[in-house]
Amino acid sequence: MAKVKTRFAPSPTGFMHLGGLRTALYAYLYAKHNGGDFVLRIEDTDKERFVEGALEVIYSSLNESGLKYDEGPDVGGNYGPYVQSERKEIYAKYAKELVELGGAYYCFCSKERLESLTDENGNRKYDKLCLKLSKEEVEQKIKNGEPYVIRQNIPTEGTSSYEDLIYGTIEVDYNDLEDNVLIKSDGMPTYNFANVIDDHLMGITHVIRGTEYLSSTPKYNLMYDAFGWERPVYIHLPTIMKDATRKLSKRYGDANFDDFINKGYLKQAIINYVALLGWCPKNNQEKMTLAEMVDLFDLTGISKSPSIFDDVKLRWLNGEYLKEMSDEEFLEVATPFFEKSAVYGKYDIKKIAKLIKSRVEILSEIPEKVDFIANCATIDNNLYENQKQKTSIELAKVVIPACIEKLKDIEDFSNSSLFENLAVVATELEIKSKQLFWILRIALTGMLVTPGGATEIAEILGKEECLNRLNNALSNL
RNA sequence: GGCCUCAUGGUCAAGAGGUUAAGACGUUGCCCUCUCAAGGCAAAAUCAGGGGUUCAAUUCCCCUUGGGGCUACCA
Repeated sequence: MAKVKTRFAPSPTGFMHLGGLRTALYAYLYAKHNGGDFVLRIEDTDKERFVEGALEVIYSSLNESGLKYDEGPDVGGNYGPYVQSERKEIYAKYAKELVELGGAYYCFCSKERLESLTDENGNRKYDKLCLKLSKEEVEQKIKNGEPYVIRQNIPTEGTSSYEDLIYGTIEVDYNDLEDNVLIKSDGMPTYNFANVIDDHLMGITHVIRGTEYLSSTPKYNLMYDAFGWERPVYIHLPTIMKDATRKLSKRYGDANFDDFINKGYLKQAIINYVALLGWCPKNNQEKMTLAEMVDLFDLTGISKSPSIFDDVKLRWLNGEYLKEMSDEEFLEVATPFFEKSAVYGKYDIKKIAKLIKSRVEILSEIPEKVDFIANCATIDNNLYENQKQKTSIELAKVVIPACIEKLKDIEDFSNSSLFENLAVVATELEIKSKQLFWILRIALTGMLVTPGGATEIAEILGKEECLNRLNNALSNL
């Protein structure tokens, strides 16, 4: 059996959409699982849609995700060029050949005539008028410089069928298909033509793409057959939805790889989550590295129905990746977000990072979670009043001075030292340590809930700041 | 409208004629605990509807309903 070869063929739209990323991932996984090659091809035949810098976005997203391609515009290969706009002559040659084979024909119809073909329901189907033109007439018109397109010549009757590895047998009547444009009047091919030529020329054995092509694949098969080429194996993938009725949109930037990275999602979490949307490994494992995915990937685990993108679960997964990181690793990925926070440059980020590692799911939550450390607002004394903790303002009036006295004498301001020493104070006051810590924490932060306990925060604040805050809290009582 | 296609809890999903219908996220409760997280335990919650086939249907077939896609000189 020939070596498996798959491809990812995005258009340079300027974004790496997560739906596209998943298609790329599956194509990569399938190739690698089977010891094959994965190629990147840029489909930029629509120059109106071209976006500056879009190529770099594709390259960097793929590289960051770890989807290394064996052939592509920036890495080379034996079947280039890998950018469709650079393959114009190739398409022209094969289009001409297809015309000779009877699989396509020149069409000179004007836009106006095409529009006049629209029926009362707003539907339109080309009537093959130009197919009647003789070879001489066609040559004359071309010589006269009349603009033309090349259309695919689809049989008017009969049924075509093919096997999709996910969806099974797909049957479509030729009558339901149209004589689509293969070569546009500007000489560029449409997707309908370019994908067939390129997939064949580049030796793609398995075509993996979205279900939007499920019902147009018979048209492509017609061309493979006309050229006498072997048809590739088809694997169509269900759509990723934003909700029950809308698919994850390319617009509004709500589903782009870069946006998620900027929001503080980890690339491995994104890849992992996206892999799970529409695929379930045999062993039901949810958290996987790319290498594990390659190992576990199999087509039978791919579902046929569209799945809804659930960012709540993505957040959870991201949190899992965060929690399993070492303190050093976490600090590294978290630092850019600490730089945006009020504690940056004032307090020991290393200690704070340790405290919040298990309390953030995405990195962008960091500033809002830690800013309180630097900004101690005036304390609402009612916070001392807590029935469940059995604390009150009256109690605060005795606890805070006692803490101040004790803290003055403590040299080792580490969490454990503080905890032990202050527990003794609680005993002396004949209250539960729980009560003391509640009051202390409020006095130190002015917040009802904080990530971290009183002594952990005290350690970060340091002796001087602690005493300042406690004195302020006391005079505020 | 025509054609293609899909349908298990709120979400992702396992299942592939006989199961107490997994698991995960989320939700709720309890435990742990210097608050909150994390962690541990537990609970609630699903086979869209209707016909068949069969001793037996979530599972096979048909219809309905609902969703998605295609129907461009976009991919």
